Amino acid sequence: MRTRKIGLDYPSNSEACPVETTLDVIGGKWKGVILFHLIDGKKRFNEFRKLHPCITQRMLTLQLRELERDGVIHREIYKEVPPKVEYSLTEFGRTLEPIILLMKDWGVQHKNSVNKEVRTTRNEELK
Amino acid sequence: MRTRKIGLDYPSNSEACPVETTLDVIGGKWKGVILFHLIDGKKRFNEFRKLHPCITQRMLTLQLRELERDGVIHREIYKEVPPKVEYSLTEFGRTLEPIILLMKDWGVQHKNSVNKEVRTTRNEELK
DNA sequence: CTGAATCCCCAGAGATACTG
DNA sequence: CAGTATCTCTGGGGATTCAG
Repeated sequence: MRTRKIGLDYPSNSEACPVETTLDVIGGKWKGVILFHLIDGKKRFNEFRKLHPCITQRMLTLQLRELERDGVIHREIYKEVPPKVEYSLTEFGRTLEPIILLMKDWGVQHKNSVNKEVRTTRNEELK
Repeated sequence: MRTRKIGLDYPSNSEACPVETTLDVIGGKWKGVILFHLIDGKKRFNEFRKLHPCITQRMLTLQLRELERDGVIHREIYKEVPPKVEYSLTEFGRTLEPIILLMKDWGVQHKNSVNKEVRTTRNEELK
């Protein structure tokens, strides 16, 4: 999503769309989920894995790195054996909390309205 | 994003994460942008293209179809020549407005804090 | 004008194995 | 424990052409 911007010079790209700016930060495949879990407090690497077994190690690492790079989360490394790393929201990251929480609320309320299955029906109803 | 769910039976997948449900609906590459523009009122196909020249015809069509399939937007076809199609938010779609507007606000406020360029610095600062 | 249909490529993502 | 390092491969997405 970010690479799309490289080399392009459309004048009113993200200028016309602040929404895009936001989605650049939280729109990654698992970023919303990660941020959501961080609202409760700091989490360790394997805690995320337990919370979402379907996220692969690789993807979890990548998404965490991008969030860190964007200044949204902080990565605290404890020089212990065995190693221990804790992720937490930064001040900047906290500004995203309202959005994440609103997304959570919407998800809870409309979970049943959203059809999760593959849509087989393609009703093109003309009128 | 949606296909990921097919065939998987992780117990606490989107159950643990309502955020994921929401992102399934608005997390598509251009969906946030599209929804944002629809808040002002109905839009025609080419209006979107003018608003965001960087979206290809193909992607615009695909994203619109998915949003329609999710019941978020309505596609009104006028049987005229030349053809005319108008997209608008459904009742259901309007429930997403607060989220989109919040994302817009955040984008406006933090546009400058978000580094749009490619990050070349990879400072892994241990402590 | 509003798409649908193809072709095609490569980056995103999975699987697996290895490491400090 | 918390990651890298490769390898692989799919499907997301661009470019182009056709259609009602």
